[in-house]
Amino acid sequence: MVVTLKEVAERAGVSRSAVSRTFTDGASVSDKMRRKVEKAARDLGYSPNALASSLTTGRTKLIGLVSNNFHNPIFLQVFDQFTKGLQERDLRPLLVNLSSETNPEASVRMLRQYSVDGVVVASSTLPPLFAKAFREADIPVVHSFGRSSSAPEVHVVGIDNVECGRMAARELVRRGYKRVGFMGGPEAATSTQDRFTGFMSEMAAHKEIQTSYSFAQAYSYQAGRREMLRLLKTTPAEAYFCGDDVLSIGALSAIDDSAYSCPQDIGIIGLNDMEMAQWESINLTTIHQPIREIINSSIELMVAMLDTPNRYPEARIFPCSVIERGTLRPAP
Amino acid sequence: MVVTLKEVAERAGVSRSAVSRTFTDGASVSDKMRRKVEKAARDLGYSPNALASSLTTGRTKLIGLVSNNFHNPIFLQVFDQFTKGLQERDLRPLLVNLSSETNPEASVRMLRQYSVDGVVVASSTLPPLFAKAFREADIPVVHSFGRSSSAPEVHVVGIDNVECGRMAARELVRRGYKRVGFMGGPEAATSTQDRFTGFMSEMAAHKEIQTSYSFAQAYSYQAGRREMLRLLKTTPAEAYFCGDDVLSIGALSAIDDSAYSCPQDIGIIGLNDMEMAQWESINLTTIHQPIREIINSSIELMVAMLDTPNRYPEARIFPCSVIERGTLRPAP
DNA sequence: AATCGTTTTGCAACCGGTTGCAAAACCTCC
DNA sequence: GGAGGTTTTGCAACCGGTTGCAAAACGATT
Repeated sequence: MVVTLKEVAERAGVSRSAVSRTFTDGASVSDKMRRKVEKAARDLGYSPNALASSLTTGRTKLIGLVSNNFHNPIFLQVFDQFTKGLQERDLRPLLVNLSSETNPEASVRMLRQYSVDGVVVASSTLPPLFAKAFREADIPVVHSFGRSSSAPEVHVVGIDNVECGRMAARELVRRGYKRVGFMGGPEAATSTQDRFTGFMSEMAAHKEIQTSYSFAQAYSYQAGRREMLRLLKTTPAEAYFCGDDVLSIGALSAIDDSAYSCPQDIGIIGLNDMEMAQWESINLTTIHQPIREIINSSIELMVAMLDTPNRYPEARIFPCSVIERGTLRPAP
Repeated sequence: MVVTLKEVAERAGVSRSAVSRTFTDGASVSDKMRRKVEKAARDLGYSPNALASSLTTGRTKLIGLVSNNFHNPIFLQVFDQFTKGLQERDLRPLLVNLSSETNPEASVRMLRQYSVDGVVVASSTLPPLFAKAFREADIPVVHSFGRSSSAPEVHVVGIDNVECGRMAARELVRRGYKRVGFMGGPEAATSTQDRFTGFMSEMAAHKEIQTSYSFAQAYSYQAGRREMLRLLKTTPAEAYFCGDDVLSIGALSAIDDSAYSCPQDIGIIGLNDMEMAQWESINLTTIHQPIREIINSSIELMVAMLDTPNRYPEARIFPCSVIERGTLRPAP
């Protein structure tokens, strides 16, 4: 059925090593030999078994791509770019869906069984614990969109969520809002916590501004809508920093359905700058997260780690910026 | 570094076969032996190498998940469900991004090199040719969201796009529209072609209704918006069947920006019933595609094929239905 | 033609498992 | 305690490759 090295060797009348060598670059083979082998391989339709070779080389070129964000539209772009980028570098993404997992144990075991060369954890909500579990199993790991830290235990590529919280707060202050609110994603997510910390720390410097906060159940449209509907039952703030864009869009829909309107009565600023944020009907003012750069950098880091597994862990933090659209009133 | 069978065997003072058997279910091992081995394995932190074993068993439990739809939000749900479903059955998805590929050659070779047990092609736009290429390489394949056919050459799970086209046409007729339009996705996509065929064939029975058609460049918001803006420059139809929901949403945004309004002046019916279609601010009338069922069925079929590789190809077609929301005017 | 250095080749062991087969161990029954 | 049947175990070969090493082939030089 499937053609093996041995058969090619027999047909070409050479040793198995010779065949192996023609398919390993950097190996010593004469031109004559190479031609003979390639001919036989072509005739038989041979292509080497990557897994068998991984046994001796210790390299599978498989990269575990681990995530639990299968509901946030930005992750489609994330998967698109990761898969493309890995493929371009001759690496294969083994996708792991962690949506329902609460401990890393099983995934670590599974990815070890498949001898992945490395793991990319792509999630802004998973605790650092997950990435660490891979490191402890001696699997090179980079945590994309992970919690930044000045003393990271694993490689982290992402943004400074605390700073983003501050940035949002500064933007609301600058626009002259007097009552502002933080409407976070799920409280357990590290990104929520950090954005919250940043937002509140900046607001602490503005005692004259009344600041409130609450958390939605998830980073989702419905959760954002529900939470905003709840807030609208009493006197809402004049502007909210929402945990992310999809949450913001949910909140906007709630405002649309109410007696209030955006940005006249209530302002919204989101975070991510996902594609939909620029849809004309949404037109969301938001903080841009440089997703493309984060992913490229993650891949580069991964590739580097394959050569130098014990690289000293580093945090690569990319700056964010406010994208002004139509959901905040102009500065006075 | 990584613990092997041999080390466990030595520590337990038994043969390598014994260790292998304790980790293979259905193999003959005494309780005493099993306990001894499991203890040693636990002490050493052993877990078997799935790839090494695949060499002899011929099973990798890897499933190629091939797609080129990394821009349509419904595919996030598709990936979510496929990965979950495969994982639950102890299969591992190897993700392949075909966005920029035009021929199946390279992917087939790659997936063969990794000895995948099967391939799921998840795409409504790839030509049947792609799925066939895998079959010809003797890899079990199911084409999810593929073009249905009464004489399929590979397993296909999806909807009857021709019938969907008819269904949309009937719906517009029923509502009493006198000038209707088909605004398709990219003309090369099989789903576009079939929906077009169905739509036009139904309209052919209604000569009194004026029917026009055009195609957008992609299944995307921007493409839909651009195409609708173009249509609005001359006299638009009273209602359009748009290639899919994301296209519809783009079209809606164009209408919003124009002097017309939806559903008063122009009606829209989409296809897919993606999550956003029910967002309050969108509220799109659309044809529901039973994605969940299609994926579950695809996975079941895949699993069945792993046991019976030469199953006779079948097409599993799921019925669709119109979901009435707010973008078509009521029937007179 | 012999010598020497370099390149190419094949042998054989190995990577981490599985499995058919025969021997060993265990049970049951008389 | 021994015969006969069943279960468990280990041996050794194998899966499809890679690779260190030494022998073979080659090429240049004298």
